Amino acid sequence: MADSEADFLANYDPSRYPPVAVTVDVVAFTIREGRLNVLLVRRAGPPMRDMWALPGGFVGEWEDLPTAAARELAEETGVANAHRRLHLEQLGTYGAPDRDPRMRVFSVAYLAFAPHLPDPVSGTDAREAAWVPMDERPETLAFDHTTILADGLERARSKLEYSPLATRFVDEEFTIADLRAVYETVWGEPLHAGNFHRKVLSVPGFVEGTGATTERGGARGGPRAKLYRAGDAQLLHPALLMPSREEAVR
Amino acid sequence: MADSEADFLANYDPSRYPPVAVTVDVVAFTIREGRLNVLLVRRAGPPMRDMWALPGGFVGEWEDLPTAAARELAEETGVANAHRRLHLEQLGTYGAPDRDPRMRVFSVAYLAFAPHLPDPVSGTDAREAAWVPMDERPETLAFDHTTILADGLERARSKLEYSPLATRFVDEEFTIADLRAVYETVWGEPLHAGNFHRKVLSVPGFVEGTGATTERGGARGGPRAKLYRAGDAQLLHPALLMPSREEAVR
DNA sequence: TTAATAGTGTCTATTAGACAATATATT
DNA sequence: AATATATTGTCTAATAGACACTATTAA
Repeated sequence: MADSEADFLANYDPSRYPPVAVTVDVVAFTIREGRLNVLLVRRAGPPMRDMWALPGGFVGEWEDLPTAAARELAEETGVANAHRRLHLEQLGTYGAPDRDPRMRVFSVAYLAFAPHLPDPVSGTDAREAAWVPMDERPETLAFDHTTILADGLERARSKLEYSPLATRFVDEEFTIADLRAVYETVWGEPLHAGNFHRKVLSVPGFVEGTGATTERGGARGGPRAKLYRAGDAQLLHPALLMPSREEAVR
Repeated sequence: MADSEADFLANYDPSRYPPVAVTVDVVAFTIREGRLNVLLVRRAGPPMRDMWALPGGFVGEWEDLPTAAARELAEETGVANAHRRLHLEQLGTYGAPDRDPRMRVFSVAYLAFAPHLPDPVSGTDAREAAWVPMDERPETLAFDHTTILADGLERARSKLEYSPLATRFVDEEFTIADLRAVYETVWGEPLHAGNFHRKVLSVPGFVEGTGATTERGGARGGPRAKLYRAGDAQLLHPALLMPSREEAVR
């Protein structure tokens, strides 16, 4: 039994299968100056040279998928793999037979969030990379990256509802107003400050107070705000629902 | 420009990349005799001969991912690709470097639901296939399928909360009690009949009445029940939350 | 006749959201 | 002094969930 399995593996010839490749592509969001930004790269070589695309590349031979995604992100932004506050989750896999003209390529897309990600550095392949505000992004990206980005945005928007993800977009210590700015930026609509405040504090484990306050009040007046850090909740219950969800139900 | 892109493609040699393969594996759930069942196959050949596994296989050269998943399911169950009430969604991709001893294999897992799926037929490769009640499933499956199945179950459980997925587990016309049985089966806990009834009817677009009733009352008494069919909602709002969610938040 | 079930009524606690009020900062 | 902001208070409508009740049907 064990022998036959060993024999099988010794005689196994992978090359008789049609060649396919697997890449990871990363939808990386950060917030800069009150706007949601996505990391894009301009392709340096064919195919689709000079088009904007999501950062990504082939998965290394001995590399795990999340490791590959973190590496691709690090190559563009210099963010260390182990960046403490980086959130990385799998978004989905895109494998339409004609999505890449070179060969059959399956792309495993990842979604990344972090506060204050640094300005992009030139990648190893010297391609241009930039943080692009979502409302100024090119209408179409290379390959099917337009779809992937749209899916990533939708995932981010709904993840804010039931997960404490928003705390990944702010500093380690933050005010309720900081957190509200994240929701308003990603959801694209204003929230009622008072109700939001009370709601956040009412969700168990979402945030915990530090006892400290900001050094100064708001830029244009107002008292100092209490500082909080992320709590231990993995799921927000009850959830913070998008105001526009109601109509988007069908 | 166009020329250089054409040149590039003509000279592109896929074989210089290390060989990888992409498979689809399907977590197919159905409800039989009040129990949640999953479709498993017993592996006919190496590696891991005779172990139970999720149905799946290599993605065809010109095949889309959802098409491949539907085909794999059809090969085991005879369910036509276009089965009207089959729900199929991508669950995630599993690509740990050592998950398959033969070579680097990435598996794109799909989640499938349908009512009354037929008894498995022998697949083309003559392997044994069976519907297995979830509480009698083998402790470990081949490869990383134990993990994939666990992820699929978790996805199914939470999808019932905010999507009208439960209507895919019942006949086209169903009673509120039929629907409640789905929730109780997948969530594994009893629900209050009266409150569930009112709740379902209060969610816009979840179900719509047909005007008809069942021919007979319940097996052990009770009035005839009104019949409903699935409504047009894509999202349940407000959601039906699992009773045990509250504690599972951290 | 007994028991099970469908469907509805009622009550309470919780929550969402509109709106207001107060105190504390900034310019 | 004028204005912006953080935080808390109040009120109303909607909702979840516990419990009870009625009508209908099978055995």
